[in-house]
Amino acid sequence: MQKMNNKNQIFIDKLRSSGLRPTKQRVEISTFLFKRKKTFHFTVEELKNSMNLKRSKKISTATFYNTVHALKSAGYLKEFSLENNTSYYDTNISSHHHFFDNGKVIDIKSDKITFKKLPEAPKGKKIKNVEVVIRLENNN
Amino acid sequence: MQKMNNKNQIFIDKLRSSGLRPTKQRVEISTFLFKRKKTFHFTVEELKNSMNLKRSKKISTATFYNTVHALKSAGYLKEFSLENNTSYYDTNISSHHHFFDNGKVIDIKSDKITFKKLPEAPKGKKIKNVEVVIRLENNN
DNA sequence: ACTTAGTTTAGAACTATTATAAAGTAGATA
DNA sequence: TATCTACTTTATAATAGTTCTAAACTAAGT
Ligand SMILES: [Mn+2]
Ligand SMILES: [Mn+2]
Ligand SMILES: [Zn+2]
Ligand SMILES: [Zn+2]
Repeated sequence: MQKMNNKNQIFIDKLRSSGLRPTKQRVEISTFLFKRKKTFHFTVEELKNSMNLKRSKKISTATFYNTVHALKSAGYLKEFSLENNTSYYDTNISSHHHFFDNGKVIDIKSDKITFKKLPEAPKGKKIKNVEVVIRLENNN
Repeated sequence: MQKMNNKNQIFIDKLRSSGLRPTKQRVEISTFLFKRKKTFHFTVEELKNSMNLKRSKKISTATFYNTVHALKSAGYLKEFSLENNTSYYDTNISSHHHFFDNGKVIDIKSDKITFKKLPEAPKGKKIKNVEVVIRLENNN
């Protein structure tokens, strides 16, 4: 394979540090996910459809799942669930909260929510993170 | 079908007000779910397995799903998701929060968490509820 | 008791995801 | 650069949770 010009090096590095060889398909996925101004939320199916739309030779479903799982395990993606039995992924890996508005997911920056009171972790356990979901509905 | 003695009337009432006739199967499900000292969390598969274990004539999968969905739509159950693409249901329908501890779900009473600061809803929207998930991990 | 709209059920269908295994490739080595 | 091999991609099958279908059954009104 052709050596990539080094402007995509940071996307390649995410793959390598996720334990993945930077193949053509994976570099495209990593670049698609992380070369953007704003973070976003996606399902694997959405990712596959939007990337494959513009390609003649499609990337396979298994490659999308494998790559997303490895990036998630390495901490470059966060996973969450709505109430529809589908995994969603978030390219914003900082600790933050969400509005859920009929299937639409909107970030809430961490400093927009603060706590007056929080419970202790049960003994033998400690708190990994605290995440808030604010469900929305339409006015009237 | 034999008329139920009226000590199960409140479980029958939940069915009726969910738009369901109180059939033998549904009354057993409703009674199993709501005749207890403590609320609990379950998946439909778990509910089916634990109820059918002690029965000679099994209740069908479709009846479990139908009944749970109707009870949920009527507000007698709340639904939530972990990160495993399965729907969980909660017989505690009051507003409350959860610890998630490796697939185990523990209630946190509403008054154990209070907020110093919360964001406004986006315009045209209002807040339906605010729910906190505290993810746990083992000490050390 | 009769009637019928609603219900139960087995099984098929569907959707998201994971597993399989054959063919292809990255990257190390000669 | 040619060779080698462990890793990767892919088509496809398998699985799991859930929903749909339609025939047999039943609650409950008359
Ligand atoms: Mn997954
Ligand atoms: Mn459901
Ligand atoms: Zn987010
Ligand atoms: Zn709960």
